[in-house]
Amino acid sequence: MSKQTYVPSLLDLFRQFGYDGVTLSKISQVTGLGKASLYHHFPGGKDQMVETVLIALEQGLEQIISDTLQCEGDTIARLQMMCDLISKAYSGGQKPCLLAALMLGSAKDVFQGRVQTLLQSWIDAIATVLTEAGMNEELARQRGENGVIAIQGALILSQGLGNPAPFQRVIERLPTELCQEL
Amino acid sequence: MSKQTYVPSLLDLFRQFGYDGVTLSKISQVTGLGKASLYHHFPGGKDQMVETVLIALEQGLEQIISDTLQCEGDTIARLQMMCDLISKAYSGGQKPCLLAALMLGSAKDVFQGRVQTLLQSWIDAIATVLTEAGMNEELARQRGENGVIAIQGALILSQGLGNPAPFQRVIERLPTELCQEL
DNA sequence: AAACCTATACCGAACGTTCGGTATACTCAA
DNA sequence: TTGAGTATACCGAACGTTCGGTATAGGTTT
Repeated sequence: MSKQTYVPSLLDLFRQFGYDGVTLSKISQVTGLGKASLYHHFPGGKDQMVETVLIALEQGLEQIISDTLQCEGDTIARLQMMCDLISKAYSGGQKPCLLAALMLGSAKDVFQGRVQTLLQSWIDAIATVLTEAGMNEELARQRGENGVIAIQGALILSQGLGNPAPFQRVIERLPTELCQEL
Repeated sequence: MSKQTYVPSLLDLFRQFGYDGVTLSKISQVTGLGKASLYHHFPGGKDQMVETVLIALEQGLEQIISDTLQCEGDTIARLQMMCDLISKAYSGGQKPCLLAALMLGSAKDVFQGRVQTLLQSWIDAIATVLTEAGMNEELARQRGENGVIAIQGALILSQGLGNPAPFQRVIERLPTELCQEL
């Protein structure tokens, strides 16, 4: 089997347990591969596994951004497109964010750069949609941040309360909220 | 020294590394106590240390809520009071949230209940301020959620970008934003 | 076709290290 | 002199990682 086969399992593990919380034993259980076999596919060990997941996530986000920017429709519709895809990526708020998970623990310094880049391109994508709709650039940049903040915060709250409702509410309202005064 | 002496160090550790990322060696280094001494103060081990920190955090939040509700002034001023205290608790966005950290990893199931209660009382406090100002109860409840969401999301983003600016911007705007249409 | 070779995928067992936790003995103030 | 607090040494278990080796498949040589 290809290395990519195990990415979904690895993503689920790391986003739910964080870097330090994921053990090779858990990975072995989830993937059905022995520890030694894991090192056949990922000679770099745990770090390379996270790296692989992170690359896949990068591509996933690029796809979402591409779909959003190429979406034909008014600004609200384009942002709804993004929110729908994002919501699906987080299973409607039931699964935590890998980026947030990687900012905790021993992994922080190792992956901070990559996380930073990912967050920034996400912000920029939202801002681009808004500037294309005629919004002031500085305001659009802040709205981009607001969008990511709302989603990340809603994920935290939904996790903490054990209830996906706050996330879903935020996702629904986000497009119109971002477009206010436009 | 009293058990409480080590709470700030422990809080800093757990909020930055999460439950799984904190080892007894790190705790020993940070507190300057040997393992035996740690188990003298916390016979329950790591779990009891988190428990102690969580209790202190509970009291801290209660104090913030109490100060906010007893604050004399208009609604904006009361919410500003809360935001100032919250901002100080997070070192202006430079330190992560313990609650978010505890929702990851092996600790999730153990502390989920306590985290849920803490988040809910925080939400309720904001909602109370708004209802006392005459806001519809259901709207106030949602605004309470929005407040916590904004703060948590801003913390995540500031951590991810390695820049406290987003958090500070959110904290500044939050009081007026929560009061909109009131 | 038969024999051989290489590459890929996988595994059981073990490595050295570190984990959370404990038992024992010492220190020192009351 | 008693007892709270600490240091040292230690424990079994689990950690991430590596080693030696097997099974299978495809290509090459005879």
